Amino acid sequence: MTISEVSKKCNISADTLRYYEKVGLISFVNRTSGGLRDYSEEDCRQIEFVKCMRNAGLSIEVLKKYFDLFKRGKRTLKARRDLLEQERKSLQTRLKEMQETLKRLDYKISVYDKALLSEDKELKF
Amino acid sequence: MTISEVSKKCNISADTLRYYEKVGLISFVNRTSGGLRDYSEEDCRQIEFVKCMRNAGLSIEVLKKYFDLFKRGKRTLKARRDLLEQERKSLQTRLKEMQETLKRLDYKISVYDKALLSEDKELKF
DNA sequence: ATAGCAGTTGGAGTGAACTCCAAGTCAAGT
DNA sequence: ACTTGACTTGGAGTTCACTCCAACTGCTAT
Repeated sequence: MTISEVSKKCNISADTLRYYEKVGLISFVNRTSGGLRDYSEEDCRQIEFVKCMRNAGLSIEVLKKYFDLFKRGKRTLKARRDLLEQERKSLQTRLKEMQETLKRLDYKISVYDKALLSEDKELKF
Repeated sequence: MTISEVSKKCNISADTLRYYEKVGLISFVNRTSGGLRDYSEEDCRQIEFVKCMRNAGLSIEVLKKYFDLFKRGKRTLKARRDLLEQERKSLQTRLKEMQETLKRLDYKISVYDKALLSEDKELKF
């Protein structure tokens, strides 16, 4: 697959795909005889994974660390597991906070709806 | 309350508090005769709100817009409500995605745990 | 063989959200 | 009167994560 195909398929810009490769967030991609990137299905799965994790707020730093461990083979299994566990925890914490904020927004909107029904009321920020 | 008191209480750096005021994310804070900021309880509530929303991913841009509307009085009630509603929606979308990612991490960790029990196994990234 | 287009590189530029700094002010304690 | 320490300002610097650019290469179709 060419870079533009992957870009469309994964909805990530070609620049970002090159950037991810450059900083070691995905492994080096095979090239055609002409020097163009030729992504495999496996590459795509990895890219999808990275996209998903980035989207959830995992830093490039952390994901790079994960793949660096990966490159060092199976003796890093435990370290990788622990890294994932740690990220899982902090994701869960973020999620809880965001759920609280969602509730707060819901409440605030309901207060606005009441104010909008009874004309002439102002609210505190 | 002095800036350092609020900073401690809200766990936001004094620099950030000044920055939020400068960009219009919180209203201008009263000053003592000597020109020092003197935060009111109301100021604190607003700061807490901003912190909470920022933490959930709302941009400074959006929060500024909200407070700008606020300053224009009750004729902007509806606009403010709609802005909150929109942010609520996008927060909910983010939350769902992150929940999916959490599940994915859980699964991945469980796969690692299996691999760690049966020695000698390697995994795909 | 030449135009056109997708791809390549290294490196510079961008935007968001802080964070830090220097130089100065002010009130309180010795 | 002087030191100390918290505070002030405007503006520069930083970090993160891209995003863009210029100059170049190499297929493909005319």
